[in-house]
Amino acid sequence: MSIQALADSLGLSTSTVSRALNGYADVSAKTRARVEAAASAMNYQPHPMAHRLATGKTGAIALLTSMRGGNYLEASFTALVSGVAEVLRAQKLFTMSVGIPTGDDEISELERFLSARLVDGIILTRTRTHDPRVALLQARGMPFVTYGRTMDNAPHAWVDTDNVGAFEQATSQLIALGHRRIALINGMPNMAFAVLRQQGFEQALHKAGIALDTCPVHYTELNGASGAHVMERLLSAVPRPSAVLCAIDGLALGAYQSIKKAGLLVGSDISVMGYGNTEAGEFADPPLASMDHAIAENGRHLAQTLLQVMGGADPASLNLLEKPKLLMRASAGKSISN
Amino acid sequence: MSIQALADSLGLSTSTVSRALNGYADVSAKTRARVEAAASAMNYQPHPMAHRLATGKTGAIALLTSMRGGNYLEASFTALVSGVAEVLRAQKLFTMSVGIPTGDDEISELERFLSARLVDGIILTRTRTHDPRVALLQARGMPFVTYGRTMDNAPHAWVDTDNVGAFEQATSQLIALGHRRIALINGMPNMAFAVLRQQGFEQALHKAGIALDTCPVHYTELNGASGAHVMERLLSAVPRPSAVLCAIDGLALGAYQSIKKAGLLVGSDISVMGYGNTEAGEFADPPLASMDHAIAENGRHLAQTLLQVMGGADPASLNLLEKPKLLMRASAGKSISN
DNA sequence: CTGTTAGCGCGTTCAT
DNA sequence: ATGAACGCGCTAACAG
Repeated sequence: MSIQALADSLGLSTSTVSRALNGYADVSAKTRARVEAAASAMNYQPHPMAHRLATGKTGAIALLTSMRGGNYLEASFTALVSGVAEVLRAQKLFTMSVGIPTGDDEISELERFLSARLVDGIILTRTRTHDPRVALLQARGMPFVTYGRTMDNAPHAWVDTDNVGAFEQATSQLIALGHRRIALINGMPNMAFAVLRQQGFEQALHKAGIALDTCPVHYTELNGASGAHVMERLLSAVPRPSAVLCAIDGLALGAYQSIKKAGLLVGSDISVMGYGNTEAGEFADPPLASMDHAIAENGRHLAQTLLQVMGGADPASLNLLEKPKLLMRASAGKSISN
Repeated sequence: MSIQALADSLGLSTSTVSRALNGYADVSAKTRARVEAAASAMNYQPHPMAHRLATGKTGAIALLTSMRGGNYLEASFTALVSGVAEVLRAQKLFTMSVGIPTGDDEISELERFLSARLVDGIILTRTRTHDPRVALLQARGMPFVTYGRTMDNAPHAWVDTDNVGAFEQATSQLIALGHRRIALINGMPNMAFAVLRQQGFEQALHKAGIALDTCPVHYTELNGASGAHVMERLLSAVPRPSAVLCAIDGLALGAYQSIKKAGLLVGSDISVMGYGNTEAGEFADPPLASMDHAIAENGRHLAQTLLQVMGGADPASLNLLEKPKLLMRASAGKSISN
C-alpha cells in the first residue's frame, strides 16, 4: 500500500494526498476528509524507510548506557526506561537502550552509532566529570540530555538528583546519631555523581567541625565484591569508623558481609547507609538505610527535556535538580562510642 | 560526501563505485583499489537513510523485553545484552533493547514497532507458554530467536536453559539432604520457564516417591515482596515445609525476611534455594544456594542463532538447551526433621 | 569490466 | 486548491 496506490484509488495526485495527510493548510477540508477516510480504510502507512529518507527523522530516540561488568545500577535501570518510554510513547516515538562498551574505542563506537542515524535524539546516562561523549554529541549537533551533570563540558541540557544535598543530609543525620568517624565508600572519582556526593559528605563534616582526615574516603567499582573488600580494610583501621556511607546500596550490601564476618552487628556496632533504595537493600538484614530518588519520575523529566531540545529550545537553559528522600532504617543507629 | 561526488572525482559512474565498495566480483582489482583509496581518503560513508531505502536493511537488531513493575530479572539483563552485542558488533550490527509494556495493547504496540522497521531481526525474551508475540513475528516474517521456549507455538528458533533438569537436580539435592516437605515458590503459570521448572520439581518428587500434595506450589510475581508474602503463608502451614525452592533469587531473598521475622534460621530451620546466581544472593546472610546459567554465554548463543536465521537458515532446526550449574551454599542444609 | 537507466517511496517546490 | 516535476542517495537490472 503505497501513497501512489492510495492516490490512484482516490483519483488524486500523490502530492495532494501527502499534504492532506501531513496537515498542510492548502487543502480543502472536504478533500482532506476523503483522503483520511480512505487512508484509514485501506490501512495506509507510509513506508518508513522512504519516509526517513525524505524527512531525515527516524521516530526513535536512544538511551545510552555504558556497558561493563555487572554492577548494581541496572536494578533501577528498568524504572528509568519506563519513565522515559511512557512520555515518548505518547508522542509516537520509540525508546531504545543502547549499550556502548567503555574502553579505548568508546568514542569511535559512539561515532559509528551516531553516523548510523538510527535515532533523532539521545539520553546519555552515567556522566563523568569531563565527558568526551558530551563533547562529541555537541560537535555532531545531535539533540541530547544527560542524566547527571558534567563539570568541565560546555553547557547542555541535564536532569540530575541533588547528590550534594542528599549526602550532606545523610552525613548530618549520622553525625546527629553521635558518629564522628564516618567513612565514605564512593564510586570512581571520574564519575560526576561521585565527586558531588563527596562534596556533600565533606560539607556536612565541615559544618560539624569534624576534621576531614578522620573520615576516610575510598573510591571503588560499584559492586558488592568491592564493597566487601573496602569494608575489610576499614575494619582493620585503628580507630575504625563507627559509620559507613556508601555511594550505592550494592556497595553497602557487600560491606554487610565483611562486617558480619568480623563478628560485628550492622546498625549497632557499625552503622551503614546506602543510596538508591533498591529492593535488595530493603529486604536485607537489617533493612538498609538508603536514599530514594524517584527514578521513574527522573525518566519522565529526561524525556520531556529531550523533547524540548529536539523542538529547538536552548539546551543550556534546560536543567533540573531533583531532591532525593532520606530513608532511615535499622542499619543506621546511634554511635556506641558515645 | 555522496556517492555521486565520489564517482565524479574518480571519473567513474556511481554504479561502478557502488559495486566496488560492496564487494561485487565484476570490477577490476585496479579500479576497486582506486575507489577504496579515494573513499577512505575522502572519508566517504553511504547516507544511512538512502542505503536503507535501497536495501531494506537497517543494520540493527532489537532485544525485546516486557516492561512492567520492578522485578529482579533485570539484574542479569546487562550480562545478556553484553553477550548479544559482543557477537553482533563483530558483524557491524547494532543491538538495541526495546521495552514493550505488557497489557492489553502489548500486541498493537509490538505491531507498531515492527511496522516502523527500525531493525532487521529480533531477540524475544521471557517467553510464555503460548506467546502471541511469537505468532505475530512469524506472521510478519521477521527473523527472530526467543530466549526461552514456548509450548503451543509453531516451531521457531530458541535458546533456553534446561529448566527441567536444573530444578530436578536441585530438588533431588534437597531430598538427599533429608527434606520431604519441599515448597516451590514459582513464577506465574503463563510463563514458560515456570511451567518447566515445576516439571523438574515434580519429576524429582516422583522419583523419590514423595506425594505431590505434600509439596505445595505457589505462583507469584517475581519480586522480593511476593517472596516474603508467600513465605509467610508457608510458615503458618501445619506441618510447614522444611525447604523452599524459589524460581529466582529475588523471591528467595524476600523469603529470607519472613523466615527471620518468624525467629527461624535460614539453612538450619528452613533451607532455601534460588535461581540465577545474583550478586545480591551471593552477599546475603546466609549466602544463598542458587543455580548459575552463564547468561552472557546465552547472549552470545542468541546472537549467533539470530544471525543464522537472518541468513536464511530454517528456524525450526535452531534450538539450544544450556545446562545450568547447581551452587550449594549455606542457605541449603540438612533437614532437622530427620 | 563499465556505464546508462530505472526505481525505492516519500516530501516538497513551482506552476496553474 | 490541486497536479506535475524534481530530489533525497543509493542499489540493481540491463546493455554493451
